Amino acid sequence: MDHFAERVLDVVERIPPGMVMAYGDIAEYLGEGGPRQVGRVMSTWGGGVPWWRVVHADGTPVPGHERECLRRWREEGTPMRGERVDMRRARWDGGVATSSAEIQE
DNA sequence: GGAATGACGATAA
DNA sequence: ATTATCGCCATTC
Repeated sequence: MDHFAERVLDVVERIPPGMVMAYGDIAEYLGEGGPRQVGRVMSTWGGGVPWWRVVHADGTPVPGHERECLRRWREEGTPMRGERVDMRRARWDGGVATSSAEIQE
């Protein structure tokens, strides 16, 4: 565990139900590391956080847990597009832009 | 130090 | 929509 890992896990825990963040989004939000680093953290220590809310930039689910993801998303009412998350609507920005502007839907 | 690797991402074909 | 490539960046060999 390092500082970066703690920050990543902290952000993932804050993703509200029904929303998701891409690996790259988290890296960009933190301002350090990159998608691969976020992925590394999730694969190693992601067991204690809502990992199913972290997906690929195109909305495809976590490798090896597709079934689990689909189940969770359907349970939380995450907007979906076929077998993938509808990033256009489910993408969470970290609780900044949407909290005041609530962009388009 | 250099090469390979990986829960990534964007682009081209 | 799917596959192939290239860029990225910390970790591991």
